[in-house]
Amino acid sequence: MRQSKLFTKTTKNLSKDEKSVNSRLLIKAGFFDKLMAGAYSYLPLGFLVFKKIENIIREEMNGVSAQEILLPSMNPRKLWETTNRWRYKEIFKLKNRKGQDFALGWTHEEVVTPLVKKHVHSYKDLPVAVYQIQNKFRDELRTKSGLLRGVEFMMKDLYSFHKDEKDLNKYYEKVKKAYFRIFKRCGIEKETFLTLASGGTFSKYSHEFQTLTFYGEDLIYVCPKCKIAINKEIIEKQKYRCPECNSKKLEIKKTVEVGNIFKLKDRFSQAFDFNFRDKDGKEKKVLMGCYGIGLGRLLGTVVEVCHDDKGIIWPKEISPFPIHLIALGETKKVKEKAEKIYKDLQKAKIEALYDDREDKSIGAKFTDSDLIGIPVRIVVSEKTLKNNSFEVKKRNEKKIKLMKLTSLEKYVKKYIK
RNA sequence: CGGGACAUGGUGCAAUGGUAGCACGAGGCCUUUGGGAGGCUUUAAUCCCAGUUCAAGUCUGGGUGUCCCGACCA
Repeated sequence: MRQSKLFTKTTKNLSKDEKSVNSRLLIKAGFFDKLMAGAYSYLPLGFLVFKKIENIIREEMNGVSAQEILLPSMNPRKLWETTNRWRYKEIFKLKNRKGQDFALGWTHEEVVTPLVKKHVHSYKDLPVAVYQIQNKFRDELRTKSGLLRGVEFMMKDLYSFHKDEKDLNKYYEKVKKAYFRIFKRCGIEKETFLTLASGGTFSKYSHEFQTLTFYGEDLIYVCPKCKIAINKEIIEKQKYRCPECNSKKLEIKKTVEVGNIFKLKDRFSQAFDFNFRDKDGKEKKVLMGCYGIGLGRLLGTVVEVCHDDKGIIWPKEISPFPIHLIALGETKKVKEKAEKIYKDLQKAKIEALYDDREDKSIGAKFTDSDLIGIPVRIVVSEKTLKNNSFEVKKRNEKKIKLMKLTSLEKYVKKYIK
């Protein structure tokens, strides 16, 4: 992608109302635009990052044998009355011209449970796991912290269906591991804790994935000895002690919740009367689990964790581009060489962000590059070409390396791996 | 849903009830090119609706919007 053709630009001017780190950096660098409180437009750079995250999640979900589907955002009122959730205030509600009521999908148990019921009759049909990546709508009383809490956000929601508790538990553990792989690939593994939480109305316990950030909005209690984290609700019931070792020496940390997994058990199969015929010929209730990740929130959280005073520092696997190629100076020689490198990379199926802008000063190009945060910067200039070289700098390192032009493609390919 | 703050060009600020001004940005032309360059020039604003007043950006009432704290959530 030629930066000169990128229709979005970085900006120095940011509204003082934009307070969170993630929205400040993402808007300044041109990844997102705010439409209204809690709703952001994905711009080309932001959408590229989103698609990388989406793909990681898709791969990991497919890896636990979940099948991807896509459900309507508009749901008929009746389904939500079946589960006694039509009364929920955070559901956006619509009416059509005939006066019929609809809910905008806030979560999708109401749609997915009767759907799967149509196809599952016997223990032989179980287990089933389906997921979707789709917009969710929530009438939040308080949107906040940029991408971390909006009224409309992309969510991956996975629903699993099982013949007994043992199978549900087994699958739950499998998804837990897949979640850790997702957060690892998104570069926030070290900061992300599995946290014991209350399951609310669904079950006694659920698990949250909480990511430590200085700017976080939740609090968790971590036992340094057992490496167990407990959320605020549970810790009160636990009388501020570790559930494993009973220690009172718990560390309080600020976090953002990037994922949540629940054992729904028969909460929804009861409501929809979803039974199956077991091996012994008896009719039994299907047991369910549900597992969510907010993609926009995850993206925002990565920025909260991975940045410095100059801008974003994208983890390799979700960077909008693997390489930021910068042509410094307008001499013919530099231009030609940079063009050639850009085209060679394209031929090798490596899409770099190429700063070919002719009207920007050196300082402006470097400042933009740091702000945008692509992990590797390659500079070609009069100076480097004297040595038949290019310059490499990693976004999270200070040192600058000069390398021979002939080794460029090899370097890039090795780096991308 | 409880509490608080704010609202003037794109952004940040100013204007005693009396001519809406400054800086930055953005656009154009010229010069410049190893860490947000310089000159000339152009551009653009009082959130909405009432009220008070000879006169409202400023005062009063109501709305709307945005942000922050709490509660709740991906």
